[in-house]
Amino acid sequence: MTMMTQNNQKNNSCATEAPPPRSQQDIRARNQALILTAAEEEFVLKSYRGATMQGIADRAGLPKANIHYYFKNKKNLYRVVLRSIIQEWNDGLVTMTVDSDPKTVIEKFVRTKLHQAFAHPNRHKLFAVEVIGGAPHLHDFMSTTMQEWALDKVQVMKVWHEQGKISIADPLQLLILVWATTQRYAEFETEIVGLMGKRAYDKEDETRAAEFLVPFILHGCGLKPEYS
Amino acid sequence: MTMMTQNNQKNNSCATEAPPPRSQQDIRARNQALILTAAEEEFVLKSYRGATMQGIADRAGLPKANIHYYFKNKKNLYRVVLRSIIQEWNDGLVTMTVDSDPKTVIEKFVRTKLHQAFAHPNRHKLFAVEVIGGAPHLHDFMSTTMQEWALDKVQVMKVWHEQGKISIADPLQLLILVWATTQRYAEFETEIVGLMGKRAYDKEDETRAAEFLVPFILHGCGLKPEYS
DNA sequence: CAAAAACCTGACCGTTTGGTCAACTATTTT
DNA sequence: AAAATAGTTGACCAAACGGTCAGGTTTTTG
Repeated sequence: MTMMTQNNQKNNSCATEAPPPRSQQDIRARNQALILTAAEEEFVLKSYRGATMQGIADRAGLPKANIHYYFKNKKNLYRVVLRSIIQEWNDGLVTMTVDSDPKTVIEKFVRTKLHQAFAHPNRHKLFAVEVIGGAPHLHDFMSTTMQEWALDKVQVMKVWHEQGKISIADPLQLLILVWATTQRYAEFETEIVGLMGKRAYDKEDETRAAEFLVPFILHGCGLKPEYS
Repeated sequence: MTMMTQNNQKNNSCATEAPPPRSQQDIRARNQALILTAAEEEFVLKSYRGATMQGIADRAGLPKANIHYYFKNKKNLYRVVLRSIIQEWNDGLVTMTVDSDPKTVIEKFVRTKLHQAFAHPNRHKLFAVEVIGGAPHLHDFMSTTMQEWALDKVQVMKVWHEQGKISIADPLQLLILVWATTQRYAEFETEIVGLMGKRAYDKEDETRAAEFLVPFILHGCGLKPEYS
């Protein structure tokens, strides 16, 4: 593959090795990714103050001073990790207007959130720990972006209820329930996996959860799910 | 043990002040309670390693060395706090046999868990943080007491399903849902209160949650709740 | 009213931690 | 190829932390 990354052609005939980096930009991207993944794990497992820069460095396979070279300090590194979580949260947004079909929208919302939970459990765990601890680093996000989105959706669902489309009179409670039931599979992975008698989720567990949750929630909203 | 606290009657005529302690046993009980409450807050807010003995001491209004006098060290103090959580968990047990009435039992289970969540949010938060972090201090409890209880209840509900009493084929998922939806109000207190536009729950919030959750869950189980 | 037991606490200590820095190597630019 | 820029890292430091302890006061006991 020629035309790949614009790599400088050194007279050195030796071919580029597989995983190690080539240009400086590659190095930067690779190391930042390594560090962010390592930080995510460490922060989840030990929480903010329990996580150590040395621990993150060890997970990333880099010397500690290198972490400080890419991310100024611990607090900043934590902020960057949180940003990636908010990014994923925004990706899960569902367009929901008074003209949407409630069944379609709610089902898609549940499935999307559930898929994210199984795809990135660590991020959900970190978000949960942050909120439980009072959300000191997420206060802005929670009281602006998230609140606006939630209250807007609550309004839409209230109209649905007035139109007799759903049987939920207090949609905020529904929103809380959907978040709770979907994210639970990520946050309480340890407990649930243990109750299932496994060491980790297998591929069908997301499907099983969806097959249970989607009809249960639609039913609770007064929307008859289809029985195949 | 003599009946009641054997308080010495000093000739000092001055009456005992209201909050301050009288006998040594009172002192011990009061200080231990102060410390445990303070520790609960600190551990929730900062997680295990983030919590400091000095911080706990400040919250309790006692010098740091005094904390070590009553509870040997940090790990031991944490263990004692966790024990109170397990105690409360056991109090929430519901008798559930194949002969029980599903609607009555499930409704009572939901209401009990919900009440505990609103009554002791900090304990639920601490439990959640512990599980999210891999439950390093709760492994025994989770893989014995809790698992036995859960699997027993799952078996009962499976029979209910075979008898056509409930429409839930996979009761473990239902158990997860009930835990998730009830405990959520404690764990995500910060977020939910914010979305409601308040600073703290008021007394009707538990009722509102119950009025939403109980019919929703009963409905999802195929059990028609009564409409008054 | 002593002696004993329980309670209290400021001062101290060894360890761990986040963060810095100077010296070094590798890459990119001119 | 030399200058400039970017990446690397061991060694080091001040601050914070969990934990100890001696010496004190207060309460209980005999």
